Amino acid sequence: MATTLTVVIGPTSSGKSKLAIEMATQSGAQIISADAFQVYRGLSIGTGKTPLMDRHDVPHHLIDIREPIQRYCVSDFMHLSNTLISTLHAQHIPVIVCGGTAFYLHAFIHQLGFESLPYDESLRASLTKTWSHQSGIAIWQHLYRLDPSTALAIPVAQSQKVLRALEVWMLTGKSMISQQSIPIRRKNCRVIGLNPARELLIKQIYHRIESMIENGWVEEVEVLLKKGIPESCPAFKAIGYKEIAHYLNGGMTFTQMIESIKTKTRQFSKRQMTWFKHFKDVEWIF
RNA sequence: AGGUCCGUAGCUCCAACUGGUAGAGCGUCGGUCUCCAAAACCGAUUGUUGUCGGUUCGAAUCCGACCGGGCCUG
Repeated sequence: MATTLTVVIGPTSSGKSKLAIEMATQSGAQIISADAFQVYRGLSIGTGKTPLMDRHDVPHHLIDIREPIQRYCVSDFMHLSNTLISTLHAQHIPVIVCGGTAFYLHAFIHQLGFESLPYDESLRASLTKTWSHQSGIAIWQHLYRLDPSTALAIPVAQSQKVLRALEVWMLTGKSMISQQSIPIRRKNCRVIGLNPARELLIKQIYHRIESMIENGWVEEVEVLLKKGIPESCPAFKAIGYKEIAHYLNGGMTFTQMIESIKTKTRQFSKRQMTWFKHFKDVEWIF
């Protein structure tokens, strides 16, 4: 049986999408995007979506499926991708998973399940509100009293994670750490990794950012802001969007904005590689 | 030309208790990650304190000259 599931990993600007499309064209596969920001409608240039015309011959999934103010998270990705894979495989269509969100890729390749770790938007909101004026230590101590084993595994400064653990505790009455699923490397899944030399990658990153600007990234942000989409929405956590908005408000110069985006992207690519290095059985292409 | 202020890590600094061989933020490098992850967080790194000389047991800190820069006057 031929490999019907392939995952393409690599840092931003390493050429994943291009490779995935080439492979898909040859094998008749369809592509599933493992990307936390390409899901948002209206954020196309800055999130590096393959232009629609280039996507024409190869069907792409999990792109443009959310509004910028909507949430999207790992479990959404896991559910949607697994469902899609069963559907496509039932039709004997090979699948290529390709994307830049390393956390999603990690969850996918290692088959993490999140069923035992429920979440509740309103509870999260109220927890965040309740604790917003408290010190990080106070929140952590609160968790420690309820669920010491999880608390000890989370740094005090990571209030985002401490709150999540608190949320799981309140929802399930059980320790979060004891319910986490054990990572098991997915079988029958070929993983191809792109890892250009750092110097070269940085050059590609800079080049890509500059062409994104040339292709109207600033205008894209202007449109979003005109629509009244708040900068605090989930989609604006994507690199560059806040910076461009800040530039449009006169908060920084054009040059400062570009520099800031370049730096953030460079740092991001570094963190992506930190994840990928730990993945087992990857066919690396340098 | 005269006067005046300034010159500290790759960058930015009204850090260094009015003399005891230097610090913070950013960057950089490395790392963490089980439902916000392009997020959030952690660790490490760097200096002949513009140059030369003087005073002093000891100077980034005081004195002098020079170099470089800002401002004022002409």
